[in-house]
Amino acid sequence: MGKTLKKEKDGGTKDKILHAAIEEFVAYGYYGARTQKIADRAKVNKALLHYYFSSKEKIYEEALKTIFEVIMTKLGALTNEPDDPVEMMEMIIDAYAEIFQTHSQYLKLIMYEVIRGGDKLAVLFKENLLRIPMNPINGKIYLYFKKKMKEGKIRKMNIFHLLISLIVQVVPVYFAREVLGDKAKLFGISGVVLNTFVKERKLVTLEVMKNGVLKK
Amino acid sequence: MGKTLKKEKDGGTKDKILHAAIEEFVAYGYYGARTQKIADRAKVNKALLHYYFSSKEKIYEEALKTIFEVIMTKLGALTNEPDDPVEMMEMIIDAYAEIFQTHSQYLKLIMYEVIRGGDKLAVLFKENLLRIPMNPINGKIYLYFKKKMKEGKIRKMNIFHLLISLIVQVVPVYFAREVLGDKAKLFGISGVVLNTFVKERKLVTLEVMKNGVLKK
DNA sequence: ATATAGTTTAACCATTTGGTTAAATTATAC
DNA sequence: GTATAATTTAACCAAATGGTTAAACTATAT
Repeated sequence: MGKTLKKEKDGGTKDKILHAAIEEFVAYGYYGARTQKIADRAKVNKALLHYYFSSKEKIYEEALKTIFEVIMTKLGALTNEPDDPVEMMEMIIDAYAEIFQTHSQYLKLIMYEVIRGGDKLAVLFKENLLRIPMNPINGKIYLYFKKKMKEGKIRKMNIFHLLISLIVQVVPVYFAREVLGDKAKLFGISGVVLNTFVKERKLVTLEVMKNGVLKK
Repeated sequence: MGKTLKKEKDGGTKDKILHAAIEEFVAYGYYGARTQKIADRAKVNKALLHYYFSSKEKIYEEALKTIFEVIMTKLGALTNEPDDPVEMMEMIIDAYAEIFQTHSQYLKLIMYEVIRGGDKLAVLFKENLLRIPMNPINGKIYLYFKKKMKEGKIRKMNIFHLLISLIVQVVPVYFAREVLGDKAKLFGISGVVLNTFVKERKLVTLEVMKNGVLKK
């Protein structure tokens, strides 16, 4: 017998535990997270963690999987293909901005896992390679810029360099604002100034990429 | 009575512990690092950790301080001021590349601390603000680009945006190679290909910045 | 109403952990 | 040679930790 109707209906204790785990891992990382704290956040007995997941490590893997799903779903929703490559770049920036606005804590856990060596992320990426819109085989975004390059609208270059240059000019700033935003006050930078700076980043990035990548 | 001659001469047990601690913190983060493991790495009795440093947290703070010093010293060594801004950008990229080549593990711990909220880094930055070459008060790099902007060689823009656009196009790739380099093989990317890609990054970055930032 | 399956809990366990201390050892000062 | 200070160690400690289990509770099937 599978899940009871009761559990199906309200999303289940397992999901509660999983989201509580995400919160705890985001805050303290794998080693710093405490199983009792996860249970506390989920308002369940600690033994339940091991009932639904076999171990702390399993919970961590499922947590990463959940985050990965959310991000892939959002990025995969990019379907429009504007004629103007700058417009496409803007859409990509907006997609990332929206992800890190809505799920800002997720990036923390991803970066944490990267720092740990990315074993689990590598597995996820490998298993889901063809879902990543930047993959060179069937990734919509990759193929879009390849086409634009063929049309002579973009300089000849490795498309990965283009994508990296685009994304890294924006993502770290969104990330830094989220993670270090409260530290800005130490340096006399108000929240308003910081938000303005982040907004400017998008414009500067598009400008740099427009001049730096497009053919004239 | 201060340190004995013996201790002064060979750099001391305290330094041995500190460097062992850096290794352990880099590998496992603050929560994952074990004091017994630090003692093992330093080949000393665990009690000595608390003899020289009052607590694990203190060791961690000293470790970050040590890393911060190394990076500030290297960045501070940038003194040349070439007439061509692209040349200056290249020097900056090379400086970062050299830091992450020589002390690649340091960036891991810095990123780890950023993810933790950066409390300790914020204090370090605040205490050493005027030593950071990008600080707007007396930072050589900041003032250099300000001057070039005045000379009309660079478009009018927030210099921080310029510096961020420059640095983030390169640093994450050096970082990723270091941290995830061994994962590349999972995706059919050899070490040679990866290193070539990283080298190309510098060229692409300079090209993007040259076209995207300089005035024509 | 009863049997069975799934879920949940209180209590427990062995191990790990950061930190401490008295004693021993080594270095230094005189 | 001796007294003192610094350094180092083995042994220890209380608390925390991930994980387990028997029993109780709830949901479902008949």
